[in-house]
Amino acid sequence: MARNAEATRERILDAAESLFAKRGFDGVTVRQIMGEAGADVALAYYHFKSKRDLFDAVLLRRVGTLNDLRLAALEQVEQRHADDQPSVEEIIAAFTEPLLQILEDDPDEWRDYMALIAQINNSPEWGGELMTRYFDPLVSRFLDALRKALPDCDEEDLFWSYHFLSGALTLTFAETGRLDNLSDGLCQSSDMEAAKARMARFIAAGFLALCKK
Amino acid sequence: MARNAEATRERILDAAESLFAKRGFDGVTVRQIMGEAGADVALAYYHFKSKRDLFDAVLLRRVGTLNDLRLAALEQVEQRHADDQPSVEEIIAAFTEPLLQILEDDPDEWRDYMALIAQINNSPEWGGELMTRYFDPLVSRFLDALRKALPDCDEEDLFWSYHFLSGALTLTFAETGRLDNLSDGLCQSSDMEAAKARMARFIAAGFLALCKK
DNA sequence: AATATATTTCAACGAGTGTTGAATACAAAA
DNA sequence: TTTTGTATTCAACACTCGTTGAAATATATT
Repeated sequence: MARNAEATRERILDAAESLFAKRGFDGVTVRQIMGEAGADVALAYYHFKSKRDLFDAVLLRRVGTLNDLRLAALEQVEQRHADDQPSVEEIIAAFTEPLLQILEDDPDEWRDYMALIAQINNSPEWGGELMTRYFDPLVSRFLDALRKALPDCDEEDLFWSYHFLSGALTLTFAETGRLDNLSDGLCQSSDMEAAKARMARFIAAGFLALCKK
Repeated sequence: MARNAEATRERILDAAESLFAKRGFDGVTVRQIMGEAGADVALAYYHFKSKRDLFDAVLLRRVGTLNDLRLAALEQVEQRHADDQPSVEEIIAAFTEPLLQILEDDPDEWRDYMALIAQINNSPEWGGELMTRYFDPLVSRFLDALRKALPDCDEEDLFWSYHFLSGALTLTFAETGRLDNLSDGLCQSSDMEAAKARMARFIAAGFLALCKK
């Protein structure tokens, strides 16, 4: 078995991730992907079996890493508060900061993937199904933690609060440059350090305003 | 001049809006649009001059209405507080609730357009440019109002807070059904009354947590 | 070295893409 | 009623799409 087959698969996935992130599933051609990957078109169908399956493979490749990081962060928070209750902000931070951190530490590796997730989350075609499939168990785990931190919280308030969190977080991943334009250069959409310094505080305050009894 | 030309234009715009909202610019064919509009393909190029220009026309058709509604809401808040300072929550509500309200009142007319905006806002390809072009003046006007309500607020905190607001609001417009899945039917992504009852409170608390000195 | 298997290349398939020019139907102006 | 200019239809253009079968090459096994 040719051992650089794995390397080829990765090159295809890299190229596909980059292009899908920039132009979406339908905005990209298999030929463009394979052009950027430096491989023959037919190889896309040999390693993955269709354009759609390649798209799914792009999503699957990194989702485990993200979920593991966030779960570890949550468990660390819970361990640190074995006796008392962790604050809402700490729980939110465990949900958001691993992603912002990995994006800050290794943007070249993660930027495209995050931008792709942002687009999917806001797509009527895929948002409901794909986000549910890939992130639901983790999200439910966090909602459980939040329920403990917010006793007597109304369930609908909790779900809508999560929805607002999800929107704020994914737009941050999209890195559209909108913030650069709006602030005339003062802020950068790509400045994950700035996002990290603010997001958990902002979102936690929202949760408390809606869910605190 | 055949006077139903205007009606044809509108039918094309309606069909284009609906399909672009569901599958994005590249996921839709001019032939599909004209099929749903019940008109010949060539008419798309007669009334609009390219697929891209049709897309822009779809966006332009309704943006004025939205901006007018929101500006009127803000002016009403400011008029109501001619002497004292309006609260942050009232300003945020003037930004968000006209859109949620129109979506609640006339979903068939507005749902697709809002979903389209949601996708554009999170698209690296178009988010930066198009959102800036269509919404910047209005957003700047709201940021001015918020600066008055939040004296000594750090500028970067203000822009990032707006960014989080924008993400939460547009994901709500996307109506992906994600919330339905996550909550096992308890909440509906399409329930704008529920969103309206919560969003301003949630977001205002976030602004205060970041920007209040 | 010979065989078997996994990977890569090449060339093409039918269908569909955005777009256009010329011909036709139509309403208003003369 | 004829003319005029707008609105609509029809048929096609050159090109690109996702996908595939068969041939060629590289690697692993015997």
